[in-house]
This record gives sequence, structure tokens and C-alpha cells, in this order.
Amino acid sequence: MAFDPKSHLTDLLKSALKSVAPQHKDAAILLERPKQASHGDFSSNLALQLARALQTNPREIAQRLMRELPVSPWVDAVEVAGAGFINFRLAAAAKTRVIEEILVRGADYGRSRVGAGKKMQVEFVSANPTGPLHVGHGRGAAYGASLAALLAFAGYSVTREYYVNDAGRQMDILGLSCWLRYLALFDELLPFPGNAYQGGYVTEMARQIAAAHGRDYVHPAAAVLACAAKSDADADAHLDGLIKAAKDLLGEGWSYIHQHVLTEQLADCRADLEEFGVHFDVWFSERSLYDTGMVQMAVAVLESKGHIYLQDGAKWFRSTSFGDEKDRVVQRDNGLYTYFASDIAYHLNKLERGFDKIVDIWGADHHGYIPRVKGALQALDCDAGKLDVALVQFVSLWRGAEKVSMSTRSGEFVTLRELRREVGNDACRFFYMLRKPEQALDFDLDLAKSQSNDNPVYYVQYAHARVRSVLTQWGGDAAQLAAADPALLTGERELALCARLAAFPEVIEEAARDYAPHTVAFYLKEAAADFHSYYNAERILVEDAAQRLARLALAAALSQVLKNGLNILGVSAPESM
RNA sequence: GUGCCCGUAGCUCAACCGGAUAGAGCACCAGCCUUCUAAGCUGGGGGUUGUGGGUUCGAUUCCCGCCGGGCACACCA
Repeated sequence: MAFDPKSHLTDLLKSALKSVAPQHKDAAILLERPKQASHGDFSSNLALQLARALQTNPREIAQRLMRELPVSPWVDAVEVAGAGFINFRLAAAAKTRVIEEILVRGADYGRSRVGAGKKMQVEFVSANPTGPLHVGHGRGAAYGASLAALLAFAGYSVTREYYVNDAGRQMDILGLSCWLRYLALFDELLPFPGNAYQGGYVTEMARQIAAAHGRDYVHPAAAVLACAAKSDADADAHLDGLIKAAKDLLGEGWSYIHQHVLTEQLADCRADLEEFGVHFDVWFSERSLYDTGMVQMAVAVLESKGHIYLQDGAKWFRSTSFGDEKDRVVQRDNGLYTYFASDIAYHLNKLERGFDKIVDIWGADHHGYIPRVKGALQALDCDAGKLDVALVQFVSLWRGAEKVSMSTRSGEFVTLRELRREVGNDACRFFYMLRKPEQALDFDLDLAKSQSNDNPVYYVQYAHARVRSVLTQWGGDAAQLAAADPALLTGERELALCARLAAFPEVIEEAARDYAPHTVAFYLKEAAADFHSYYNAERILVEDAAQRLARLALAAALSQVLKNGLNILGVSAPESM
């Protein structure tokens, strides 16, 4: 294992602690990198933490700890400062060692074992395949993909999953919408319901069906109306009437149309995500839960455990027993299961697949849904603690000062595809990662498009490209860099850059722990800033061969870290710009 | 009304499971290209962390009350 200054200092402190306060020898030792350079390279608040328990002035504890610290060649100085902080100054050699480690480990530098190979599932996007993905889905996609990559890099065995809602009423509405457009192509005109899917892609699918099957699915408009006509008072009831009419009149044809629109939309969605660099290992069908009897079984198990009661002809799950604010219907009085019922079965299935942890990424509007799902798992005697839900807030698009209005059902929304085409995949992925997920995101299209220093994605990529350009001009073999003498790196900026690079593994572990890939993006901006600053202050390709090689090694190490970080975020690291 | 998220520089946001003098970018002002990519760099001004309490060596962080914004409160998904 490579030398790690942080764990080395931890060991030193542990040893001192054993002498000073044996009864607290197992106290957690926290080392942080101070924001301020005058506070050294690492700082520990151990004395402050112990002050109360030892009933002693923290500064005095710090002094005692300092006296008991074993001598280390990696430490230049130790001092007690402020209220009782112990500040460490590392020897230059301890800071520059990281360069060699980065060059040796390459794409694996920063990779951690904290995950210990534990099986983790990240389920995200899971949008109804009833139309194109929009910019809100894009945020969930970018977040989920980056989080999954981050967790994998942190040592977890990650499965990326998309839950396909192919069983519900929404799919029926889409099928109906398509059929109505199809009928219109053959002059069988019915009023198109306002609560059906309005988008142009629906008409497009209708044209495909017409092209492939001609008039096969045509029925007179009058017949449809006659079949559907009951209540035109309630828009939803009217829609259900039309769906029933479609099923009755079309028979097998309905299955075809239903399947066709599903396949089309899923394929479109999948292609869209693939282009966005977002891949899934599993596409899990909701319908399969019904086909295999999982839904019925899950409800039956709940029932057998006494968590279900009948009221008004429906079956209710007593979720209030598990902290929910009201009980929830799992099976309607007409016998149909609710979406919640299949979701219980789905989560049960997830746990049965043996994941140590499952992360659901949901839109923030679903937050009220958490207690009932966790409640159901508890009721099934599962460990609900294995389920984490990450909520992603909404996205608003802006063109300068003007807000772009969006509404899914009306068809007036900006699609992810349009967004990607307009601003590019890299800027898109990076921009989505500039905000913590639980915070609403204002996405400024003009800014994302601008090829200027306003745009952070170019800033980071530029730093990478700059290094690659220098390496190309140098023209040497990268293998030579291993021979560089790090002792020649003594400049303040060089050592600061080394410290930044050494922090990368910690950034990865903390980001993984907090499900916070955005902190990786922030780190990359800072690392790029360190480099740009260095680049402007010092020349890399100097006359002195040894000095030149040392600086090239540092630059190469920096570019490697940028690349590893960008890779997690799904952003390219260009060789030139 | 109840629950969740949020409130930090003029704007957009950070702040490492409670730490030291709250940091960046944009915008504004003043500088840096005959030398490795100016999509870059250097310097400057800019703050009662919405507000009032509490917890303690220490609070942007934790707890409570207000104020303001967003979202959710279905036999829809």
C-alpha cells in the first residue's frame, strides 16, 4: 500500500493518545486539511474533543499530545495553535510522493476499497415511457450515472437499473393517444382529449403504424364514440371510456398498438440516454411483477402478517403503523392493484436479489412516498435501512433572464435531446453536477453554451488539454516520467498542487459516503484552478532536464486526476481544445 | 393546515459527519500574450450566513419559534 500522509499522522496521534489518555485510546481521530495555509498541511482537533472528558484545558492536552508524538521523518513541524488545534507541517518529500503514486496507478488513482465489494443498486430515471425524456429526467440521469460511477470507483459492486412502468394506465393513455391520431389519418375524426398525450411524437408513431399496417386498425369514429359514450362530464372517465372502447373494438390489435408505442418509446429513451453516456445494467419491467405473481404475493404476505384491512371494497395497507400519515390502498375495489402495490413487490424483489444497499433516485415531488415504501418493507420484515432515497429537485431552464415554461402533459417541454443538441453532452453533464441534488437547479442555456471562462466545464477540460499539449511538445515517452526527482519540486504552487492531488482519494470517499458527486465537480474546478495558476507562474519545459522532468511529472499527474474525476462525471477529457 | 427541501457577497453557488480570519465564479475596477493553448493568470473592493432564542470552549452547520420561496399531501403513476 502506498504511503499516505493522512493515515501516517493518524497513527502518530493514536500513539500519543495512548500515552496521554489511555482510557480514550479509541477516540476517533479526525485530521483535516486547513483552509488556511498558515495552519499547516493537516490539523487535528483531538485535544478539543477530549477537553470535556478529561476536564482539562484543551491547549494543555494538545501540548501533552505533541510531546508524546513519535518522531517522523515525514513531519517537519508540529505546533499547538488556536483553541487547542494540533497543526502538522509535512516534509516536502511527504507531499510530492503522491506524484509517483498517481503515475503508477493511472486510471486507478483515487479508487477506493471502502465499498468492500458490497452489492449496491442504483435505480434512476425510471420515467414512464410515454414520451421523450425532458430536462428534469436529464438531471436524474446525470446524477444517477455519476453517483453509480462514483460508488463503483469507491469499491462498491454497482448495478444500474431502470424501472419501466409498462403496466399502468399511463401506457394505456399513450396507446389510445396514438390510436386516435392514427384514426385521424384515415379521416375518422374524434375530438382529441386534452388529457391525452399531445406531443408530435404520438402522431409520428401513428404514421409508422399506418405505413406498416394500412387500415388494419381503423374503426368508424361513430362506433368508437358509441362504445365510449357514457360520461362526458368527467374528463378522466371519458378517457377511460375511450380506452375501453379501443380495447373492445381492437382486440388483439390493441395489444399490438400498446406494445408498439411502448417499444418505440423505450427504444427512444434508451438511445437518448446512451448518447448521454448513461448506461443501465438492468431494465426492469413492472409488468413482469404481475406476470410472475410477485404483486399478488407481496400483498398476500402483507395480508398474512395482518397489515391489510378491507374498507369500501378496497384493500388498504396500514402504513400508519410505520410512520406514514395515512393508510394506503394497494388493491382497488375494481380488483386492480395500485402502483404502490407493484412498487412494494418491486422493492421486495430488489432486496431478494441480495443487494446490501439500494438507492432510489426520485424526483423531489415523490418525497411523500418514502414513508409508505419503507413502511411496507418493515411490514414485510425486511431491513428498511437498506433502502436510501435520494431526492432530486426540479430544473428550470433559463434563456438569459427569461424562464422557459414547461408542462409535460401539454407537450410544451424541452426534451433532454434538445438540450444536449443545444449545449453539448459534456456541458450538460457537468452543469447538472454543479448543484447538490436536493437543491432546485436553474439551468442557464446561454451560459452552458458560452465558450468562455464563465463556463466551468471548459475551464476544467482546458486544464487537461493544456497539460496534454505540453507533454506533446516535450515529445518524450511517458515512461520516463517515473524517473523524475520529486525533490526538485519546491515551489509553493507545486507543493500546493501536490496537496490537492493527494486529497483526491478523500474527496472520492466522502462524495461516495454522502451520495454527492457534485463535490467531485467542485474539486475538479479547484484542481484546475491550481494548475492554471501554476502554469501562468512557472514554465514547465525549462532548459534544466531534471527540473523539466519533475515538472512534467507533476503536470502529468494533475491531468490524470482531472481525467479520473471527469470520467466519473461522464465528461470527456480532451487532448486538445 | 400538515410534512419535506431551501434561505450565505449585487448574481449563481461552496464550506470537509460543530472548528481557527465564512470561500469560489460571474459582474465591477486595475494589470499580464515576440517564450509550453489568453476557453488562462495576478491584484482590488464587496458579508450582522433571512430573523429571534437555545445547546457549548466554539454554530452557516445541531434544537425550537417566526419570516420568505419551492414541492408534496389520490382507490394517478
